[in-house]
Amino acid sequence: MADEQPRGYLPKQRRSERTRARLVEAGKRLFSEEGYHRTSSKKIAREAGVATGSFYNHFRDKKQLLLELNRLYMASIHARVAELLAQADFGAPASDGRTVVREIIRQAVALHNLSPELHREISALTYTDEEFGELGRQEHQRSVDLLLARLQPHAHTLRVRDLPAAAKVVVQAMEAVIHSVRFFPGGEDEERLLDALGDMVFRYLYED
Amino acid sequence: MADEQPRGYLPKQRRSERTRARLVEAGKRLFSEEGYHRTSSKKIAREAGVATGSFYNHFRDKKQLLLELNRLYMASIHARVAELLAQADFGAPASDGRTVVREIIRQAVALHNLSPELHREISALTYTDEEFGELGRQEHQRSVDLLLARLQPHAHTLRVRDLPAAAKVVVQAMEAVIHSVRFFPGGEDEERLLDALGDMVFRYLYED
Amino acid sequence: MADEQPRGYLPKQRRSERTRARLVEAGKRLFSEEGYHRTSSKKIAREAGVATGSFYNHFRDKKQLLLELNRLYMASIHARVAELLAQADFGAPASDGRTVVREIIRQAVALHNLSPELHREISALTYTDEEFGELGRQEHQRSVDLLLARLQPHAHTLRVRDLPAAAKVVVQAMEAVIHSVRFFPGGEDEERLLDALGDMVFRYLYED
Amino acid sequence: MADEQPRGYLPKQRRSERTRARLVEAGKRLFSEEGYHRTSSKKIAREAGVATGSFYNHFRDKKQLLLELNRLYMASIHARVAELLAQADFGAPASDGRTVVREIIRQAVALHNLSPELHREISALTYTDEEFGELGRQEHQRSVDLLLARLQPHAHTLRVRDLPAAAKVVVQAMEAVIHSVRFFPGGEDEERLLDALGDMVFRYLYED
DNA sequence: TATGAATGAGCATTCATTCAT
DNA sequence: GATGAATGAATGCTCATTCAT
Repeated sequence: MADEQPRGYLPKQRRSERTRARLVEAGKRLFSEEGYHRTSSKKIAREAGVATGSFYNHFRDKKQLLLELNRLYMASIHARVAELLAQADFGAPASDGRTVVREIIRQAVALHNLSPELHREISALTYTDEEFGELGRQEHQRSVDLLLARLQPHAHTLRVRDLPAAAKVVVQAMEAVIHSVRFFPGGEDEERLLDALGDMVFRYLYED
Repeated sequence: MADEQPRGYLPKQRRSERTRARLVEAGKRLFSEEGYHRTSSKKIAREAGVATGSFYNHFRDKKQLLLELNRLYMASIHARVAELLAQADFGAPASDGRTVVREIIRQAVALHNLSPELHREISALTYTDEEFGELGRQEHQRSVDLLLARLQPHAHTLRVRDLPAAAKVVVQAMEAVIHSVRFFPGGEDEERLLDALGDMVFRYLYED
Repeated sequence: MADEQPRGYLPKQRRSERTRARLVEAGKRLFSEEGYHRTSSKKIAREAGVATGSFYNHFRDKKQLLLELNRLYMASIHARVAELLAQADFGAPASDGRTVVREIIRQAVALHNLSPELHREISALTYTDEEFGELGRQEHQRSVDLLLARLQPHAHTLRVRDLPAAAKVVVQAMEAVIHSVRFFPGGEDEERLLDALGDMVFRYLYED
Repeated sequence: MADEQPRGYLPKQRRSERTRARLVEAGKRLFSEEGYHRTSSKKIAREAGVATGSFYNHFRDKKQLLLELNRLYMASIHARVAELLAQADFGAPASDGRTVVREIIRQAVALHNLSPELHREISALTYTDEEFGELGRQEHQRSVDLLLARLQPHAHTLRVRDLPAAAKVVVQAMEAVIHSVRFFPGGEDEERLLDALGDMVFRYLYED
């Protein structure tokens, strides 16, 4: 109530940002732990320590918050994917191709540890929600494009003819296997599956 | 249809079966068109032309109906998968391996046309619902086992060392690519993607 | 289906009675264990191993079954109450009055063990249901009348002037204390409460 | 009522309180008139003139509202019971003991007029609901303790040996008789029953 | 922007009862 | 009498969203 203190200053500006950040944080926690459909906006607000109404000051609805989370999540993923591919040397002699592929897989697995539970929820919505579906496709395409851009220059040393299709298939195979390793662990040994994946991709791309 | 049995017997049975069948049919339609979460048991009953309560005479809840649908769906899928793999000749000369692989893929694509929208909903629940998750894993494992059983006898002509892991990875890659071709069509040409998939799997399994 | 056996005989006649008996038995069990409001007629039929519809062949509704149970329960109670009071000698010298009273209380406690949980449910309905309320009043009055009839001949040796009112008050006090001892055990020692009750009643009825 | 505080502050508070008060009022009316089991939260909300959801903003469920009502009801009862016993002089000469007892009974009867129908519903739940059962026991114990505390100092002038047991039995007898007089009126004359009760209690506690 | 009570349509589910066989 | 599927109104409760302050 007293405004005479200097502290009255910053808050006025920052308060909004802080509220938003808290909502994002709370949403991430709840969506991950309870799932999208079992999390209400009221719960999120409570978890964030703000009023219910504040939620709607910052997000049109529950879905917008998850889209925001997805955006943040994907931003960090893609930064690392790009970096990852930048380092890979697809033009190295075939004998090194295997190493490159294995390294990419290893890193891709690491990426999925950022927020696996949230990823799981978003994956589900990819199937049932038009908007998330479209987003998923775009993101997938981005990965494919990145890979393609890196493979392209070495097209002549690679074994595949239809490079765009190959890139897509490779990305899909990788995503699928990594997904299963992440979410349904404990079947075949993780190591063995990733080895098999590496072999498959390597043999597909490179002469033997 | 047979009327030779004492009356008052069959009809009772029949009416119940008919109600159940109608509910199953209505559920399939609504889950496919509106999605699981947007379909209420009341709607299903109305669509089936029966009373709300009748729904609960036949299914404990909404989820049980979807599990039933999944069961029916999967039964038909697996019958065809088994048949499909039974016909494939994995011991044929390598030159024919490509044909075998392409044929399997072609048929697998056909399978996904049985009820793609329903499949989509079930896939989503695989991520968020414990029970569907477990079910999905089992079904996946069944496909893997079927493939493995077919590959096993020809282990020496195949190129892979860890056959179980290979089978799993191959099934996952196939499912992923076919999925994408089904649900998000129109990117690369479908034909090109399936060709790429075929190449990848073929080169992985067979000597070149 | 085969009618040639002698067994076709009895059942025809007895089946109805047996169904009814089973329903009564199942109702008793469920009302006692789950409570009246949480027990549905469907459950009772299932527990009895008969069809839902059979319930309504024998009882107009759920309430009628409980009334029937109450009737059976009360019949057995009252038979014993009458017997009990018949044995008591209220004309004995005052020094023996105490013994008489204690004996009555002891027996009354025993009565409540017939089916305490069912009794509990019926007691509750006594408050909320018009019909059970009226029934409860009648039953209470019967106890009062029985006691009164036994006290009456010895009115001159008793200390009370308004014998009908005294009988009612005594019955009520006894019921209340016994009730509490039955349903909410473990406060004061049961023995001590019943002693106190005995003292109170004795001093009230007899000269000291 | 005071308007000197910043606006936008109090009203929010006030409106909520008013809604809650209305729900409490409506609940009291409906539980009393229709009974607990025949009253739905929807009905209560409608009667209170608020939305269904508002009910659940204020009470977890129907039962919590009745517990709240019970709390309010009991608070007023116990305040008066305490006051009542405080005034009684149990150490007065025996000749006055009768007057004291009669006065207590007279007042206790008055207490039951606060909301007899609600009391009736709560009494019923005391038998069938664990939580209300426990509550009832506590409240009963409080009455017993109050009486005991008042009797204790005069233990030597009283006739009973086991004072705690006596207090409990006396409270139970009083509650039972008053109950019957309240809820099932019209048997013996009310006056005669209360006289009898008074005699019984007096003779039990005091030398003659 | 923040607040949080209010809203009311909607949902899953139950249940007493009916009725055709 | 017996059967058990069918009925549909009713219940307890949730939730996305609004809005007055």
